[in-house]
Amino acid sequence: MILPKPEVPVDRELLKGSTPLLLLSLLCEGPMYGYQIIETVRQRTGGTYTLKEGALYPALHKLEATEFITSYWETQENGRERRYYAIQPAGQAFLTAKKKEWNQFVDMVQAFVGPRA
Amino acid sequence: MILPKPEVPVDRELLKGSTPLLLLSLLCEGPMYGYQIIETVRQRTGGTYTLKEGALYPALHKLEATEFITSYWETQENGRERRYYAIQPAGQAFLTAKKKEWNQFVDMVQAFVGPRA
DNA sequence: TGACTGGCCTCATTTTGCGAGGCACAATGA
DNA sequence: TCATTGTGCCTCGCAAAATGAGGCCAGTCA
Repeated sequence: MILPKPEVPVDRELLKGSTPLLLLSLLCEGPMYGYQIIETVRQRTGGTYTLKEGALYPALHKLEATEFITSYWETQENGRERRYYAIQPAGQAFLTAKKKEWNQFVDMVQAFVGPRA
Repeated sequence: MILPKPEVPVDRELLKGSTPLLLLSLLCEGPMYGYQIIETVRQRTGGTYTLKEGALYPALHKLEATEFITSYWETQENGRERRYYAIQPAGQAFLTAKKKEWNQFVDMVQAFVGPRA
């Protein structure tokens, strides 16, 4: 599902904290490498959200440090290497909790902002 | 509308950026003073979200500096003073934009996380 | 040769919330 | 009387996260 490009750019401050949720959700669909993640996010959001490398890699490494994901290098046919990240069982569980949290967060804000137009 | 207390506490990082949206939405219902805002949020979220003073007052002052809200002191019957904050026309406009942004943000995350259970 | 894309990463800065604290006064109650 | 609690304003140092900029290297294509 590809979103249309929104008229208003999304405030970066809103994005905070949603990155692990995004990453784990994505990796749920299968292992991916960094560059691929960025491209996927960019395309699916209609170009709105360009996940920055400076946000992505630290987030991935942190998820790996907590063993929610693992990584492995894979050599392509042309000899170049890519580092793939794959979700782990612990990551699955964490994702479930995060999703719940996300829904609660949305409910909360909605309670003040009012339901969507 | 009062929300039930969620099992999972909401990650503070998620809250980032949503504060101005919350404040402007609240002030849309009428002028309020700081302490009152905190109490209102606490009650309406079923006690989950206790807006901290260290987040509230700086946020209010910033909104005032940008003239999205104004403030005025009002003396109570017992002689004590309260500082009320009221939304301004510019704040109304900003709120409208923020709401749109919020919806887009939710759509975006939902596009990865999937629709709510 | 040089430019562009793919691909990994780090680092300083900025923004924001949090926790803790300070200050002041009223009402309550032992 | 005095201590506690509640009301009500605020600031400050810290921590977490995203950004923008940059570095590094290897293919590809003109």
